[in-house]
Amino acid sequence: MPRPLIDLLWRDHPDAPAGGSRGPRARVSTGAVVDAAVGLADAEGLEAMTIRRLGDALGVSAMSLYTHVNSRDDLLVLMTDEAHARMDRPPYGRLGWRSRVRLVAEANLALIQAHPWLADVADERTALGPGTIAKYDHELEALTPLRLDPVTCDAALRFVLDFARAGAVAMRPRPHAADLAEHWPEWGVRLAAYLGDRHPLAQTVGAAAGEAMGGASDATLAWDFGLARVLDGLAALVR
Amino acid sequence: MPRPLIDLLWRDHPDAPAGGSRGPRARVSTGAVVDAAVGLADAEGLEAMTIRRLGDALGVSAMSLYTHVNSRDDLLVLMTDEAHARMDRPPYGRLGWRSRVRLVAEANLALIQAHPWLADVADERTALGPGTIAKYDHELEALTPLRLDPVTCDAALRFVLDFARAGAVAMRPRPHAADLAEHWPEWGVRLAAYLGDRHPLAQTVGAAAGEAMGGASDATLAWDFGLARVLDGLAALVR
DNA sequence: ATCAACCTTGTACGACGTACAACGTATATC
DNA sequence: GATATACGTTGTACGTCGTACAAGGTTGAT
Repeated sequence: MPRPLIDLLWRDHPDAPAGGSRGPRARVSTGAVVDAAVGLADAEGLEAMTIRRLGDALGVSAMSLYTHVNSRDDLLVLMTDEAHARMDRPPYGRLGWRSRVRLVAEANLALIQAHPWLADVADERTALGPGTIAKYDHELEALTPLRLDPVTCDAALRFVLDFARAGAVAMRPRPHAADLAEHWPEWGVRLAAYLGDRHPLAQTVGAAAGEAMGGASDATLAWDFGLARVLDGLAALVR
Repeated sequence: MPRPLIDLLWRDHPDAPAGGSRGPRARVSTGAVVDAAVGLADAEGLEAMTIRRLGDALGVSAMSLYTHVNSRDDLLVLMTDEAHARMDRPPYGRLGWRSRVRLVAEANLALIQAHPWLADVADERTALGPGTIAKYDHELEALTPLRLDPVTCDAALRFVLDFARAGAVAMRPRPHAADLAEHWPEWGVRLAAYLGDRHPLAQTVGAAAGEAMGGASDATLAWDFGLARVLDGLAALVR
């Protein structure tokens, strides 16, 4: 009964199992379900992407979706692959590895900013669909000038992608931040009272970083700083 | 009615509001609730840490917990601060910045391995309790030999902590990994058929990385690789 | 015409966080 | 000592979730 996830991922491939021809035709396709799910999660977050709301959006009952998708968890994998498949993959041309790595990092930042729920999906790497593999291939190609062995190359890519993910998470507005800002006039003075003159280093740096946080330029600055460190760190491999 | 979160975080501080003396004494303390929550989340994951199960574990009704904690979300913040407070903070002595940064990274790896749910908590930085601030202060101290301005120092620390978090996430067993391994005999051949000879780079590197993944030494190797890159990246600041 | 395969649907179950009101218990005040 | 007040505890209930299950409708194969 449940179609294997691997076949759902590759549903557009010519060799994918077509399924019998009996019975009424499906009113919605698996692809339409995935697209609607991505749209809903983009607009309102992953927790708003519920089976019932998805059914409403598609004009179909909630349970009907289980014909096209085995479970919500599987749907998350399909969504992930779909998001990866939509990414632009411009050729690298004659760019050096620094520019290439920068492109990869920025593309992943843009990816997670366009689909913030990707940061909440458990494992983006086990979505072995066409989009994810094409992305993987394209990103590995960026690292070829570094001439690394396969395992190291994979580790280097993970290093860059983990940085990009963390940067994207730091940039997205956090739910508690609003609460904190709201209560800050009251909480700030209490915190100062609790702290007294202890942890002067944390107080100094925290105050400076906190001010920068207000301007929201803080995350961008941290991104630039981190990306420079990533590139310098990788540069040590080719020296 | 709801005690401010900031006061709950600093509940052990002498200046913390004590609350009236009327009425029966509480059968459990806020600290006990937090400890039990941490234990439950450590043992069975964050999604197993439900209000009802927590009440059972403490021999108290579910709703009774709302006397000590304003909401489950607040409890997550208290748990985060508690985990931070429990961390060891050995003095750095005469260690150079490389050894210090290594210590910070490894301490955070151990932290998240001891409390995997920390990786799922939204914002670990806005838990402005005694544990979190002490941790922040101690980690900033590791970076003092680099002689960075406050904002850069904060960015550097975030860079290290984000790396450590990603490394810990890579090491923890992922839920889907078991399913994937289970179906791999069937899925592997289908995937090979779908791929054909396309994406040779991804296939080569993926196969090598996949084999390493089976041995579980993969994540450790990626950790060593990444930590070396982090240190080399930071070294470029002091040249 | 019959059958089998397939899609769709409504209902239902057990979980979740938590609002609400009732009840019991301890101290403060007189 | 009597009373008022504040506080802890509890059971019930609401709306949400994912999804198991069974019934019914629709289509092509035989």
